[in-house]
Amino acid sequence: MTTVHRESLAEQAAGLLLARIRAGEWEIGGRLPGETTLASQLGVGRSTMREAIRLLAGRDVLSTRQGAGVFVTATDVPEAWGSVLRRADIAAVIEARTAIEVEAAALAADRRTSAELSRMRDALAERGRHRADVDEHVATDAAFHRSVVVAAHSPILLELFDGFEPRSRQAMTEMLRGREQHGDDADQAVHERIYDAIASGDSQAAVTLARAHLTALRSMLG
Amino acid sequence: MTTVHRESLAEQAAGLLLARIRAGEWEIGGRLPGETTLASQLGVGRSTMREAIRLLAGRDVLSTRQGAGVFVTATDVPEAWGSVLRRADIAAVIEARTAIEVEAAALAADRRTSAELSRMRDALAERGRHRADVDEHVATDAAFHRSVVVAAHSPILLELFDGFEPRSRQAMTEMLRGREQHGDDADQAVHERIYDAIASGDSQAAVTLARAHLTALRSMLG
DNA sequence: ACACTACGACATATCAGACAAGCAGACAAG
DNA sequence: CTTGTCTGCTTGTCTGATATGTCGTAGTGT
Repeated sequence: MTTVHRESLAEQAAGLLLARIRAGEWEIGGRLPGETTLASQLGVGRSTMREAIRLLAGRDVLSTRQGAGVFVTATDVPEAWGSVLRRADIAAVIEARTAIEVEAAALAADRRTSAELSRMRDALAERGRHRADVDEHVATDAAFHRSVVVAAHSPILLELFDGFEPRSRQAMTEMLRGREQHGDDADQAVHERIYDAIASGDSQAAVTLARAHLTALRSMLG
Repeated sequence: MTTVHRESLAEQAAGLLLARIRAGEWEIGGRLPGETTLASQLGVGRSTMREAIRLLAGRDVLSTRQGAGVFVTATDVPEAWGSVLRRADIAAVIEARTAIEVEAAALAADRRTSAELSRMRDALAERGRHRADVDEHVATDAAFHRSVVVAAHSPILLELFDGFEPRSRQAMTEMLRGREQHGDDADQAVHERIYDAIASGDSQAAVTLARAHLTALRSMLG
C-alpha cells in the first residue's frame, strides 16, 4: 500500500460484494442473501453491511425492497455517455442530434408557451449578433437549438440533447476554424424559418426545416 | 405511475440533500454540517442520515473522512439511464422512442443491406405469427422495431433504443393486458407498410409512417 | 376442485444509544 | 517559531429494539 488512506469497513464490504456480483455469483434480478447473512459472512455489523449496500445502491448496482430482500439490478455501471461519445464518429452524433431535434421541433410547435417563444426569439437574435467569433457563434447557435428542445417539454429529449452538446460543439468549432467564412445570412435565415414554423404551430414545416438543416450540417461535418 | 414504490426515508433524505447541493448551498470541496445536525434538520435518525450520505457517496457526490466531516466532491451527477427512465412518464419515453425510430427509419431506407432487409422480413413474419400471447406479441414487436434500428447503421441510435426498450416493453405489456384484443390485422399492416417503404428506399414515406405509428402508440399508452 | 383469506416466518426500515477512532485547533513548553 | 499534548467534535461501528412490508402456505368457503 502506497497510500495511507484507510478504507472504511463499509467500503471494503461494498468492494468485496461488487466483486462477487461481477463474478456472476448472482443473476441480474437475482436475490442476495439477507443483510444479516451477508454481514456475518463478511464479518461486519448489520448497519455497516447496510451502508455497503447503500454504496452500491447509489451506483444502481443493487436495489432493496422492504420485506423482500436485496436484488442485483446491474453487474456494472453503464458507461458514461461522455466516453461513448468521445469515441463515436461525429457523423453518428449528428445523426442522433437530428433524431432528437427534429422530434423536439415538432413537439415544440405544439407545446411552446409564449415565454418559451420569446426566449427562442432572444436566442435567435443573439445568434444573429455573434457571427464573427467562432466560439461565440457556436455557443449562441447551441443556445438557440437548446431553447427549441426546452420548448418541447420533454425531459428525456432535453437530457439527451445536453449529453450530445459538448461533443457536437467541439466538432463544430473545429470545422469552423478551418473555414474563412461562417454564419452567413442564409444560415441565419434557415434558423429564422425554423423559429417561424414553431411560432405558428406548424409542426410539419418545423420537422422538414429542422431535418434539412441538420442533414446539411452532417454533410459539412462528416 | 402504476407501481408506486414508496421512497424510503433514506432516499428522500438523499434527494433533499442533493437538491440543496445542486442549489449551490455548499461549494465543491466544502464541508457539510455534521451527520447529527443534518439528521435533526431533516427529522430522521442518524443511521438513516448516514445511509442517505452513502447513497450520494456511491454516486461520487459526497465523501466522508472520519473525524473531519462530510464533503462535496461534485455537483454534477450523470444520472444513470435506468433510474431516469424508471421515474419517467411513459409518454415521455415514447416521445424519445419516436425521435429515435423515425430517424432510424429514414436512415434504414437509405442504408439497409439485403441481409438486414431479410432479417427485418423475418422479424415481421414472426411478429405476425405471435399475436395471441401478450408477452410474445410485445417481444416480437420489439424485435422488428429493433431490426429497423440496426439497419440504420447508427450505433448511438441503437444504444439509445436498447436503453429505452425495457421501460417501453413494460408499459406495452401492461397496456395490452388490460385489453381484450390486440395485434389486429390493421396493426400488422402498418408494420408491413413501414417495411415496404424501407425496402424500396423511400425514406420520406418511412418517416411519415413511423411517426404516425408511434404517435398512435403514444396516445394509447398515455 | 378452485379461489380467496388469514397468518406467520422472514426481510428490510428506522431509531436510539454506546463506544472506538480520527481530525483539527488551542495552547503551553522548548 | 517549532513541537508536543490536550481536548472537543466528527465519523465509524456495533448492538438491540420496534415498525413495516413481502410472500409462501395452511385453512376456509363456495
